[in-house]
Amino acid sequence: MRKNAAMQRDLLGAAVLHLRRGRAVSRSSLAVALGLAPSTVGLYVDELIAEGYIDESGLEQGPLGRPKRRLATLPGAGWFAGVEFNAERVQAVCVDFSGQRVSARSKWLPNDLDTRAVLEAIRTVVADLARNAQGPLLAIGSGAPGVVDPRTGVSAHYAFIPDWRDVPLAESLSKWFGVPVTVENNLRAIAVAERWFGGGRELDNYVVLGPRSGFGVAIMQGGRLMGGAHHAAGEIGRWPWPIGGGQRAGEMHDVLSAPAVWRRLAGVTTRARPPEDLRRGLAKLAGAAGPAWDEIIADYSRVIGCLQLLVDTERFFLHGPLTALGERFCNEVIAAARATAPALAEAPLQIVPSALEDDAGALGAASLAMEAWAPAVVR
Amino acid sequence: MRKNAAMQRDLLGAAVLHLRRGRAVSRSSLAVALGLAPSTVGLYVDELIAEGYIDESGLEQGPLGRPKRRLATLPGAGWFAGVEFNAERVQAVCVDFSGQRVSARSKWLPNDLDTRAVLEAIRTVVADLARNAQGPLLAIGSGAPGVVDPRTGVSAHYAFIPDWRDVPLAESLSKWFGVPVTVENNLRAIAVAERWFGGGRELDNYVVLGPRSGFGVAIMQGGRLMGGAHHAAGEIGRWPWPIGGGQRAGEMHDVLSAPAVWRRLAGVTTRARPPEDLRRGLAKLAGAAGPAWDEIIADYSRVIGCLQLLVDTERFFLHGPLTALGERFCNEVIAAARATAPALAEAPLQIVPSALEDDAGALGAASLAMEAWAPAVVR
DNA sequence: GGCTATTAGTGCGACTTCGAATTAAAACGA
DNA sequence: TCGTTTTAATTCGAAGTCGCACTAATAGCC
Repeated sequence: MRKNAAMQRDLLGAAVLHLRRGRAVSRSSLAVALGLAPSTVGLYVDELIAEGYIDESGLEQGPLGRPKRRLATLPGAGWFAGVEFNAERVQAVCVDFSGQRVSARSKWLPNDLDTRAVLEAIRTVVADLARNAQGPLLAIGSGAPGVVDPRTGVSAHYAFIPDWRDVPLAESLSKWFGVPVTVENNLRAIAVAERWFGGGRELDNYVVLGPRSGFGVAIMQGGRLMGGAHHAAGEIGRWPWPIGGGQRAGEMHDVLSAPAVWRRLAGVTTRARPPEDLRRGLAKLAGAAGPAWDEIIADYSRVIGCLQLLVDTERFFLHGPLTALGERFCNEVIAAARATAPALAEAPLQIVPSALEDDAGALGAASLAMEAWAPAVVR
Repeated sequence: MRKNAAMQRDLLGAAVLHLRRGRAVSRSSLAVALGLAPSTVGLYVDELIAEGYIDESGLEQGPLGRPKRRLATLPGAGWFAGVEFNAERVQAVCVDFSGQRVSARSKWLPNDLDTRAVLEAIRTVVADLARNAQGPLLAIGSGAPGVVDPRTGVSAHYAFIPDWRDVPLAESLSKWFGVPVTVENNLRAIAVAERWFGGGRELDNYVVLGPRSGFGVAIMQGGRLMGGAHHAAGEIGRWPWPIGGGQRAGEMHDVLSAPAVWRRLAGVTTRARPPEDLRRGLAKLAGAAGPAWDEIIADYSRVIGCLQLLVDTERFFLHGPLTALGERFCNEVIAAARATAPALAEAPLQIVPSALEDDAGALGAASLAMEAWAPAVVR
């Protein structure tokens, strides 16, 4: 295996990514983005055009000088699949070569789950997408709950599927579909979706807050996902709670997960079962002010304060059912955090509900596939 | 400025770093470490030898085959200065070209401090080191308290020096000594020292705990320092305390900073002044078991638990006066954290007192200078 | 309309780096 | 002692990238 060929592949892949993200629109801006000489970029672009991945689509006049010859990725050159699953359902999206989400599929899982059934569901959902997709499937990305090793593509453990242990997700998918497969933790996949499809497009530092049945965060730091030494970073739902002072009451997600927040707002006991559609249930309770609301704001503000002081991020994206509580919730948390932690009073602090939908995880998985893909070098 | 020349410079610098760290010992292992062809590395090595930065120092026989021709950095080829300061004193070390700490200087600062006095002290201390150093000064690294922008070399603010505001530390030092200057936050400099001189030599993920008059942490994640969006990451001393549940009592460093721990162990009020030599004061109290000790362990274990669940690191290095409490303290914190947070029970968790001395910050600053330096390309 | 300023893209010689073959230097065993 | 094996380092032609000069394409101005 020649090292040079690998380098060229990477550069071709990076060129496509820049064009797809709009970070570069012409040969000259590509040269800047890639850090290559314009003449060299010319050769690369010729190759990409010859291979049918991109084309020239008119001119773009700047304020002065010769206009740029606009380059664009060809939507029909192929597509990327993004899959994500939990114990309830499999979701998948098809993203075309130009980075547009073109279709989606989802499949509810039966109650008596096992590993085989989940894998089979993933397989059929992706195969389903393939039926309507344009061009060849180029790569697959997959989000998975729990601890995932992106290097090996193995999903270590997931409590809600009994025999889910060290599942070689990448290997299986790769064998079935004959394309490279990227695997990442669900929430970290969502963080990547923010970069490609959400509000993180211009940010290098942000944090995704994922309060669902548990409570995890995904940290994007300097443009890289923070995975930790054992791919287990961000599991703050397991924080002992409360943290200082008194006796231990439990874990943080007992108090701040989405079902817990619903219970506190609804004023019901810990045993009460939250509604099927948690998002709608929370939306109904969103307006109601009261001590429960205030306490939740206070608790959230403390967690946000801790996170911000530790990781110093630019923006928090709130995901999951709690987005139903709206911007009011986010703004009150900001205000409370500022009031509680003097250190945060002056510094900028942003918390916003994510603009992404329910399929953020699948979108992120597809984004990971896009990022990993690179054309074969021919010559 | 030719881009190629910059790339070659970087590669020459990287080659020297690998040799200095012992990551490579010969042309062939350098080729692996740098990801270059052996033939190319040969050319680079020839250049470094011709410039007098490295030389061949005998052979090194492997189990089989032709022996490696051992390469070594020449100690006399130049030296790096590392400076660090706080409101009390300036510390500086001289590190020779082979990465050995060869001498140190420190200077106590007067009580009526101002920015000019601190800068002057830094200047004289470095000039002092230069007197006994071998070869030319190649680069300076500086640690500074508070928020520091490594890109611009500006130190934003330090509460204990009245007029310390946006001090262009790198610019001043660079003008005085005519060499490139790297600036970083004190505690993050210590984290770099762990990589070069401490227990972090083989680790890519670790966290430095710095409980002193405040309480900060420095996070090394994937071999990179985590600075945050505004170079303010790690300020956990400002965490509201306690975090969940009851009313707010203050900030975390009111309870867990080094002086606070001494007061709690000594059983004195918050007003009591800790001894001048806090390390010795703590050492005296280290053996005494009691409720205060247990509570401190419990509080520390909660903080460690939170940090570990969030950042998932390989090892915590304890720095500062609390190292006087010894391994017993660290081990009890580990045990308590495991007991408090079920999620940590199985996973590996290491907390060790740093093996580095009082001058860790200066050593780290010198390490940053080493990492930033690269030889001029001649040809 | 032609001239200038400005930016985009290409052609081509020079320089780097690569890769494969070759030489070098050791241990080992017949 | 002399092949054989193994690993290290160098040689040298091939390939790739760069830098610079040049051409191309536009706007604005006289």
